[in-house]
Amino acid sequence: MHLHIEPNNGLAIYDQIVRQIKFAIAGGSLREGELAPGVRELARELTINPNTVARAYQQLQFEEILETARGTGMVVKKAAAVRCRKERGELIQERLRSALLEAKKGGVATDELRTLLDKELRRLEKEETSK
Amino acid sequence: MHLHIEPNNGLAIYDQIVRQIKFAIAGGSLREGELAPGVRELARELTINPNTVARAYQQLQFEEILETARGTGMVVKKAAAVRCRKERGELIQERLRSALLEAKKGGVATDELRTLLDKELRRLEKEETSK
Amino acid sequence: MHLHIEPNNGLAIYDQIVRQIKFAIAGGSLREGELAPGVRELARELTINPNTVARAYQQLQFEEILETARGTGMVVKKAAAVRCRKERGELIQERLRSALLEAKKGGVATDELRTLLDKELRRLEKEETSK
Amino acid sequence: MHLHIEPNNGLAIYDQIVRQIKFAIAGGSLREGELAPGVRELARELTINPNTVARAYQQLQFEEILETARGTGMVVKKAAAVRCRKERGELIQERLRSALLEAKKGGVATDELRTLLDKELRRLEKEETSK
DNA sequence: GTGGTCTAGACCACC
DNA sequence: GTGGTCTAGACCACG
Repeated sequence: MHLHIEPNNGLAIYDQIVRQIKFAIAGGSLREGELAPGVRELARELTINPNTVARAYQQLQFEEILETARGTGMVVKKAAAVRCRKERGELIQERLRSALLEAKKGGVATDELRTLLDKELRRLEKEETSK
Repeated sequence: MHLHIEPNNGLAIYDQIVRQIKFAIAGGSLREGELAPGVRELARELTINPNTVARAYQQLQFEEILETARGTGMVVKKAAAVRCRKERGELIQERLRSALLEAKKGGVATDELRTLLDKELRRLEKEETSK
Repeated sequence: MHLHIEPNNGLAIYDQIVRQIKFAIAGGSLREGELAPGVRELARELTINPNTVARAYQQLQFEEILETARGTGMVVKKAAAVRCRKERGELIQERLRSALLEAKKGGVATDELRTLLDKELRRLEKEETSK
Repeated sequence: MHLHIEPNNGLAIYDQIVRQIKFAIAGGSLREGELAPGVRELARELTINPNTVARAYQQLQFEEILETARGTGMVVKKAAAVRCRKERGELIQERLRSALLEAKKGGVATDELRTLLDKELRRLEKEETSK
C-alpha cells in the first residue's frame, strides 16, 4: 500500500487519504480484517500532521470502512471491499466528469479534449512501465 | 457569457470565477476592451456574495487580465486574450492530469479509463447537441 | 516588529500593512524563514478587523514575500529581503516625490521647502533620541 | 492657473482639485472676486467627470473659499486668500511630514533621507528651469 | 450606477 | 492555535 499526497490539487489532504484508503481496499492491497497503517507512521511517511491522518480515519470509521481495534489500531471492516469497489468507480468518475465539464464549458472542443486526454494517458502508461 | 458555479467541486468559488472569466476571454465571448459583468450583477446571477466576486476580480486585476475603469466597471486589458488562451490549456490540463493520476494510482487500468472517458465525452457531446 | 496605522493618511489600511511588513523585512526586524505576526494577533494590536490584515497578507503572498505554512502562520519567503530592500527605496521615494511635486506646484519655493524639510527632519531626530 | 491631477498618488481626485484651487488662491493666480474655472471646462481639461469637479467645488463652497454667483459660476470669496495662504503651509507640511514619518519608521536613516530629498529637490529645480 | 475598502462574524482544513 | 473562504452590510470615490 502506497499513498501519495498532492497539496493544492483541489482536494483536502484528509480527503485524499480517505479516497486512497478506499482505493487500496477496493484494489485488494488492503484486505478486510487487516490493520490500516498507524496514524503516526502514515503521518511521518506523508510528512503531514498526525491529526490530519486521524481526521481521515475518523471519517472512514464514520463511513463504516474501518473500525477501531482496541490497542491495535484501525481494522478494515467486513464487507468494506464491496462498498469500496462500488465507490471507487463513482469517486473517480465524478472527479473526471467535473474536470471534463469545466474544460467543455471553458470552450475546449471534444476532439481537442480527446487528443489531450490521450496524451496524458500515454504519459501515465510510460511512467508506469519505466518504474 | 454565462458562468456556472459548483459548490464543493474542490475549487473555491472565487477561483471558479477567476478561471471561467479567463476561459471566457480565451474563447472570445469576452473581448479585450469590453466590460466584465458588474460585481453586484454577477453576484446576483450566481446567488453569491458580491465580496466573493470582488475578490475574484481583484485577483484578475492583479494578474493584469482586468483593469478598473473608475465608476464604469472592470475592463478586459489589452493582450489578455493571448495570456488567457495559454493559461486555459494549462489550467485544464493540470486538473485532468491530477484526476487521471489519482484514477491510475487508485487501480483503474488504462483501458478501463479510456472507456470511461469515452463514455463521459459522448455524454457531454449529447448534452451539448440536445441544448 | 512594531506596526503603526494612521487612518486617513491617503493609503488604505491594508496597504499600510503591506508596506510596513515590507519595511520590516527590508530592515531586518523580520527575517526570512520567520513567522509574520498572526492575523488575529495583528488585528487585535492595531484594533482593526482580521479580514483587513488577511487581505494585506494575501497580497504579500501574491507578491511572493510571504508564504502560508498550513496551520502555522505566514512565513517570510527566501530572497524576500533583497526584493523588499529594493522596493522600500522605491515606495518611499515615490511618496516623497509626489508630496514635493505638489508643494512645488503649489507655489512653495525650493529654498522654503528646504527649510521646511530641515525643520521636520530635526523634529523627527529629536523624537527619536528622546524615546 | 494650471491644475494637474495624478491618479493614485494617495489623494482622491476631488481632494487634489480642492488643494490646488486653494494653492492657486494662496499664490495669487486666482484672486478674490475672480471666477473659478467652469465645472465642465475644468472637467474636460483634466479629462475627469464633471461630477468630480462639482464635488470639489462643493467642498470649497462649504469651506467658504468659493461662493456661487448665480448664472455665472463660482467666485472666490473675500478674505479667502488669507485663509488659503495659511492652509497651504499646513496642507503641504502635513503631507510631507506623513511621508517622512513613514520613511523614518521604515528604517531609513535621517542622513539617507536628507540625501534622497536633496536629489529630488534638485530634479524638481531642473525640470522647472528647463521648461 | 460602478468598484474599493472596511467591519463583523461564521465555518473549514490543518498543526 | 493557524490561515482560507464566505456572507452580510456599510460607506466612499468616481461616472
